[in-house]
Amino acid sequence: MSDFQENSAGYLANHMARLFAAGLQKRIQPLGLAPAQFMVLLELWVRDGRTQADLVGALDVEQATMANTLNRMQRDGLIERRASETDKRSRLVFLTDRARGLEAEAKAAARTQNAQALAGIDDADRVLFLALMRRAIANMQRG
Amino acid sequence: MSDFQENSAGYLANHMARLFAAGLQKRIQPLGLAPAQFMVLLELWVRDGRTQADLVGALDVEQATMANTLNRMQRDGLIERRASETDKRSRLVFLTDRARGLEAEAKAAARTQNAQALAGIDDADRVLFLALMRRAIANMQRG
DNA sequence: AGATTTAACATAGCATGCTATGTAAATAGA
DNA sequence: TCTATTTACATAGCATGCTATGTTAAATCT
Repeated sequence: MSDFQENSAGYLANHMARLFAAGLQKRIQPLGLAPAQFMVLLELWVRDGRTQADLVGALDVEQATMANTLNRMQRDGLIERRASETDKRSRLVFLTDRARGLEAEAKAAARTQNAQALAGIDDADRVLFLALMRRAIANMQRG
Repeated sequence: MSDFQENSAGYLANHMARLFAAGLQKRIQPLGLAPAQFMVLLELWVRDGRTQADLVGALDVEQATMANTLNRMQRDGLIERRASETDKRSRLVFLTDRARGLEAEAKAAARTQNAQALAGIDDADRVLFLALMRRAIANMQRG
């Protein structure tokens, strides 16, 4: 381990995110879900019938990334797309029954993964940890 | 933003890591470097003439990932591979002069990116932030 | 020594992210 | 109204990560 690796926030963030993704992937794979699909479902479980552009804004990924993820979700029977009546450029995204039925189990899997990652960290430090991540995100989103 | 997004360590970690990667990418692109290449260089700047397996262990990525990254680095003139005399299966990885010359500038770019991400966070919280990330990494590496 | 297992690396195929670019529809401006 | 711009989405191409699998050389085990 070089000094940079031990002490660089960016390096640690990358490593941590890869481990989160790998852990979540193992937990939700039995449900037929992939991590990026789960992130989109988190939004659609709140409210569906939304445009791609709306989902792009909610998840802060590029439009092309979202388009590809939605294509895979459609292929896997998680969503349907129906033409918008008010704007012929848009196709609204709706959950399938299958996707609706996965909400509780998938969220439980994600909570378990978070619990594993945060094991041995007390509540005050957990709150601070999340706040620090939100602060770093805000800092980098600005410029 | 769903509750899960605001309050899930995994979600925030993913978002933060993407922003780090994007920011670093912009800063080191003028040097002809990509983020994953920079991570490998951090190891090689410490010591080169190493095996692929050694680098895999140092960076905690899969062997196939490292093989592909090294291929791109070779293509881009950052490394050379020479057959090992002691083990005919291995090809030792050496830095090119070009890669050696990039160390100071690339590390400065990474430090600038880290500084942007951590702006407004005091020293004590920075230390804690890194410690918490290392703890989460250790928790997830175990299983 | 000869057979078996392990280790090092390559390759194929896929997911998720990005930038760049194209197309069609909606909107704004003259 | 007619043109110019903007918006919504699709697509191509690439980087970085993964799993699965193949090949060859080294090491191990009777």
